[in-house]
Amino acid sequence: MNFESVTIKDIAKELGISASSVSRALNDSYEISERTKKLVIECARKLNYQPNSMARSLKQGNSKAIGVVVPLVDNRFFSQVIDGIESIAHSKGYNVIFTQSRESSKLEMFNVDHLTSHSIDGLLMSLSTETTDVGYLKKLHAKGLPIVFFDRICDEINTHKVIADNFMGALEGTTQLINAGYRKIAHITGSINVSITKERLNGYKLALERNNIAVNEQHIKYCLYGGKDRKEIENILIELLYGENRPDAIFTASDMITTTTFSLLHQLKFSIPKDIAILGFSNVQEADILNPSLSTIYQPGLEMGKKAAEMLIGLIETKRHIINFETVTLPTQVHIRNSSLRAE
Amino acid sequence: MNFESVTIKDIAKELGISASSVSRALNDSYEISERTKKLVIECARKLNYQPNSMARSLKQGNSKAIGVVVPLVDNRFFSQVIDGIESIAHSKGYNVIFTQSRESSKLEMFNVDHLTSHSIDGLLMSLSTETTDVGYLKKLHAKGLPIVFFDRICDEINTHKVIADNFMGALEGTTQLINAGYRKIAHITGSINVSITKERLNGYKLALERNNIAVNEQHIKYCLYGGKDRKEIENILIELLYGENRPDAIFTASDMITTTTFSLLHQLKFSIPKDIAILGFSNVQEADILNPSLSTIYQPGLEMGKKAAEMLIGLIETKRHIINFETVTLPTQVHIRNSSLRAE
DNA sequence: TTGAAAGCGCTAACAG
DNA sequence: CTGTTAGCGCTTTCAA
Repeated sequence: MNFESVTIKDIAKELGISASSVSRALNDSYEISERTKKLVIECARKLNYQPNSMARSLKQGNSKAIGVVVPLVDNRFFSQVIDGIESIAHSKGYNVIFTQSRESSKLEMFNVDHLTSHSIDGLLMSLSTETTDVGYLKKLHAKGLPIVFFDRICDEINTHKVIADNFMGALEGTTQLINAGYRKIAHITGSINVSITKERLNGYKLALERNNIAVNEQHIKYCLYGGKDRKEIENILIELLYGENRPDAIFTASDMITTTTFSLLHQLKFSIPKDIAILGFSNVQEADILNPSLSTIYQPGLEMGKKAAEMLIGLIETKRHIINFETVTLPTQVHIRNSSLRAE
Repeated sequence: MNFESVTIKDIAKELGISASSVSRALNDSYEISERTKKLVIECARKLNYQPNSMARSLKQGNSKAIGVVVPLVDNRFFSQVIDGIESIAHSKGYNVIFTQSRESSKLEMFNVDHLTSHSIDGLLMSLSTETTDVGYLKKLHAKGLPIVFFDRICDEINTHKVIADNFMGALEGTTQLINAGYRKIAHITGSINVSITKERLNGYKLALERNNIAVNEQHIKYCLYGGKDRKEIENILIELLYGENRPDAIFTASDMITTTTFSLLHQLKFSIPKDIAILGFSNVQEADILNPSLSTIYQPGLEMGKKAAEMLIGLIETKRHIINFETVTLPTQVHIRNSSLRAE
């Protein structure tokens, strides 16, 4: 704020005491008399004093701000995460500085650079689809920047992480499809770069194996753009549905892929679940009122954001060196609705 | 970042020159020789120098950060707005510091306080449902803090504002219901405190008047909690649908109210649009694949965020005093789908 | 073209 | 309990 502002000097002058006394009074130091403290606080209110947090930060070497990098905010899951982050950060007196990588690894790097040079006390990261090299993050982490990863994590950096139980969600979801009588279950998923892709793929495969269904690699389709590109999914669906060995169900691995696939099945005039069943990861709020209602695997976005923020602030405020980093896995919830019921 | 960091002093020492020369070189000042400039830039890269933006801000009196207060982020419309804000801010080198009021006027005030004391250069605001007194904002604005309001604006403060064309959207939407043959059109809306409530109500009323339909105040229902409370809407619906003079259509005034009403109509076993038609303001992505597909009035969230951020940064970077503040109105889009078609 | 020095607003070590 | 002083990292006069 470059507009007129009251400093501790003004208060000092007003009261005819030193600036340090004012500082002490305002910071509720023990080495100040009750009388002066009251006087100062009174005067501060009167002059409408606002502490300049940049000066304080500069002095103290911390900023009481945490940086966040998400792939995108216009997405129910990530906006829930951000909601959670904000609520914890706020309650602990931290600001949230917020950026989007838009699934670009270049933008991601730029954002991290920008954030760290703007003096954040710690970083909350969910990697972009594109990212394969986390060397720069590793360096920052080695230098001492507290980092907590959530959802889209990476193995190379040893720090706290929070994920949903992607493996279990995929296992349970796929198993439900099998229990409903489906045998030829296709899997449409994101880029193989991303941690969650592998976890979900493994759950899917195990469900098939447990039920003595051979994994058909033709039925596993990767979206390079993480489902952002509707055309890409449309091509995949056409390949699956008009090709040989047509699947009778689809297990989709992300919010965007799930709803886009659902919408495309409508567009292509397939009847769900008669012609093809669908069940997928999604936090869409309207699952119950879709046509038909959509079976989903729900990820606890709000809780993830809260947990990640708590862990990060924990790291920031711990003086001693942390050795035992933790990966917290939050349960996913499988909601069976009509889109994955037995046909007929 | 309280971990080891390189300062201009380190560079100065390394090169045997003064800190001011380093500063000049780094800032591409005209009063520096090409030779030293190169040397400094080279050395900065080598030492991996990161400028401390807090020190710079403290000195220069600006922070290159803008504060944002939204009612909530876990909402498609507001997350689109934030997406837009972030994209513009980012491209102009500003950080976005982000807070939620959670529809509480107390939290809103707290957030603004926190933001301004954290030295933001400007503020982007959408008021909470609860807010009636904007005196504190008025004071800040009078003191020189650039503020731009979006969506939920207020009349009392004379500054730039960005809104959707709520009046026109409501007028067109209601008219469509009338054209489809509905005559008894109820209106469920938010708190009357909020600017958009009035604008939408006016559009609704004009549509009725133009078609010689008397406005029935019994058919206009206000949600005090802006639709956050499902029970509140349920009570309203029961009153409307099981009372006298049952409406044949509902025009809903916000995202949350629209989808919740839709979902409750399902739950109450009403057939849409046979028993009751519905059309409302909503940015829900799944409108096409709902059961039945949902007629919506769409607000350009992304554009609103971009425009608001542009205007704010304009205000921040303009030296001269602004007198002519502008209210930008962005068009809404009415999408007619099955939920508001003629019954049978 | 460069360096010395002051100062942004605040905190904290030191001295009284 | 209080004041003096130094300094966080940076920019910017002022002098040279």
